[in-house]
Amino acid sequence: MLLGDRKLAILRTIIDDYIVTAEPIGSRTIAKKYNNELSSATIRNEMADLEEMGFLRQLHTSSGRIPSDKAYRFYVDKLMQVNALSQNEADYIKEVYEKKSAQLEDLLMLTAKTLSDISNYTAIAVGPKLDNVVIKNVRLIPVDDNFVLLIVVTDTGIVKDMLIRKPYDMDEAYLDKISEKLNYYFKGRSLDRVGDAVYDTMKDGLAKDREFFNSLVDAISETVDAQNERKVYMEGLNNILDIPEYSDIVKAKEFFSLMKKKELMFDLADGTAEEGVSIHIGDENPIDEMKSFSVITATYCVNRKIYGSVGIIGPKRMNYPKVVSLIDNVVDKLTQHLIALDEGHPLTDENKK
Amino acid sequence: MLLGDRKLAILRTIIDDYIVTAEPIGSRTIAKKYNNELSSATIRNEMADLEEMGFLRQLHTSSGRIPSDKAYRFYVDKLMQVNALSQNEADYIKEVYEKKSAQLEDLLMLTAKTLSDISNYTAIAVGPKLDNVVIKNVRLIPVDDNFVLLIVVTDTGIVKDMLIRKPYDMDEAYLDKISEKLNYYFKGRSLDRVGDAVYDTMKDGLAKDREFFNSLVDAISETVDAQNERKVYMEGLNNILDIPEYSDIVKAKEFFSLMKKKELMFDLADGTAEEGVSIHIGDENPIDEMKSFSVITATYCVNRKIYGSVGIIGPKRMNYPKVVSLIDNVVDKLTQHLIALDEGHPLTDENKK
DNA sequence: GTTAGCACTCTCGCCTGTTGAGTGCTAACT
DNA sequence: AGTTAGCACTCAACAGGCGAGAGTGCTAAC
Repeated sequence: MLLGDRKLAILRTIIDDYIVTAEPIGSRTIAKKYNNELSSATIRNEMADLEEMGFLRQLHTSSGRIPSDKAYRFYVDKLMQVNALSQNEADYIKEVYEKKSAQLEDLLMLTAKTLSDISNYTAIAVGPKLDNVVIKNVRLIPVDDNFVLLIVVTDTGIVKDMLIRKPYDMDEAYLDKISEKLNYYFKGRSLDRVGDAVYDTMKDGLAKDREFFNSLVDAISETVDAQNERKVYMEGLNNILDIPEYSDIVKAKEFFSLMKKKELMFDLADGTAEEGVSIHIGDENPIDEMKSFSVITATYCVNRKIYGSVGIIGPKRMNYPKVVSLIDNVVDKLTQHLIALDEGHPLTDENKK
Repeated sequence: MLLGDRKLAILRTIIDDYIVTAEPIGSRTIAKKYNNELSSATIRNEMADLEEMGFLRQLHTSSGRIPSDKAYRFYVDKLMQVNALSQNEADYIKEVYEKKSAQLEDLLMLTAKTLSDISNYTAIAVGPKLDNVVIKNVRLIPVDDNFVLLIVVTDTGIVKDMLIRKPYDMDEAYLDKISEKLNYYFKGRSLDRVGDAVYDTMKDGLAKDREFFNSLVDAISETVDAQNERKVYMEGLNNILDIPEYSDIVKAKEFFSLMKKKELMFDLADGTAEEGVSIHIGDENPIDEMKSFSVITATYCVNRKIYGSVGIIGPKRMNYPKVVSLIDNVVDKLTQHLIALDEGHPLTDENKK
């Protein structure tokens, strides 16, 4: 059977309506929407055809129809008109990214928040997959009599600092000497290439401050580990409660415990195409636990090599047009921002060579 | 009417039971708990007395009884036996605080998490009220060709760093000169005492790098503002869903939007007595929005002058004995930890004089 | 002072009938 | 051949009625 224009129009009407109301829709309602140009009986026949073709489902005999996953896929591919965001929303996003922050971490938190605020769904932003963070610079700064500040700059552009207690009041020159030594060993290397031998050398070279040295080395290795660890930022978890299909304590709790699983979020991010916006509807999701949701994701690039991704998780009857244009807009801003930071930033030194 | 021993025992039984089950309890059930030493009729008479005295309430004729707010207050003051935490729980807390972190921020996040994990209620940790953060040290560190790292150490012991773009490649000596100048003006002063005049002087003194200087000064003032801003850390919001009285979407949503209001959380923290654990049951809460909950709070001290507070929010039929000993234990550990950090820490230099 | 007994109350779950939205099919109409 | 009116049918949702069960208060006897 062919999908004539009229069937198409009816299908679009049903999906558009269901996305908003979450209620099954019947033939009479549709007839009314068309000013009764057709009788409900005619619509009924068309709907029966659409059901036979797999685009519509009934929850029970004599209920109205709702779109199937196949219908959503068709809608997204062929029917949907990606409408731009409202001026207000576009302005809001622009404003958010104008408050410049130099830290990727902050930017991702902000991105997740923006996505969830505007879409009213749950949003995540997953940090890039880094497995070889390289140390660019290590530095010790005296703070007061008892503490020094250890600063580690990595090639991800992230700076991490920690207060470390010093055993006695070392003068600045001595601290500089230690910094130098640390740099000599760590600079330009990822931690896994710094073997135990090096640790030993360092420790031996400063035997009297062995303990202090240990704490420095530990702190540096902690920093690198923390950087290598992938992060997930999540916002709008509670939006699930506003979605009728999930406004049920049991389902909501399930959702929360689902979203707590970081591994799942990584899988979700990794299932994203390298470019543009990916849409996974229901069963299309590679992750079983997500098969009752739709997930829309997109990748952002930190530099020419490193990618992370952001996503929105919502019901299958998601407002696809809006979410697609939203995510497109936001990723664009985020990437622009990162590129701007990127000029001369430690992150991409190597790319510039 | 007097509260005889028997009435007391019955009241305690009712409260203990209701805290666990959240179900109204009847005379027959109580009689059984006492191995039928007394008939249900006798218990019934006693319960009628207790109701008359305002300790018990009925939701409707022929329902069992539940404790009134007055009963909880009496329970907390007179009946309750503060039982120690289980060995497991005590060990868990100890372990948490052994992973030493030098940052107050991290410690408060950790504290909120621990409180909510063990109590299964919602926990908050409110940062201290600081309205005059003093800058101890400002420092500029070259990171690479295009960025410098600005480090600000405040008297709250918090170190804040930011990457700032530099207009051209300044050498280290020049950066040191700028650091020195910044220190000269900012060190030991709170920002509000650094008048416009100072800004101008600084800007004039380095006319050619005016823009760079502006961004440094802005960044410093942002840091101080951020430190002055009071923070709330919250954990276990979703625990509300496990409490029968609130496992209703509408109530849960109300609760969530309530807890989002930072002002309310500050008020809550400020309603805490200076020492020991404060218990606010239902109507006793100074904040209207909290009158259907019980809130248990305690203050921790950052040093001899500065206090913050932590709290647990739950239903009126809260497990008071457990929560009280939990909060007591945790605040103790937190304070100990802060005191340990405090030795020689920038935070308390002035106290040592 | 304690207890057995009894009438009474109220919630809750279950069943039932009704209503209304919606369908599918058939036969008539254009 | 496509469209439509008409009609019988289905099913969820809602309301009302009913019985069971838990619990009470009161009275009279122990």
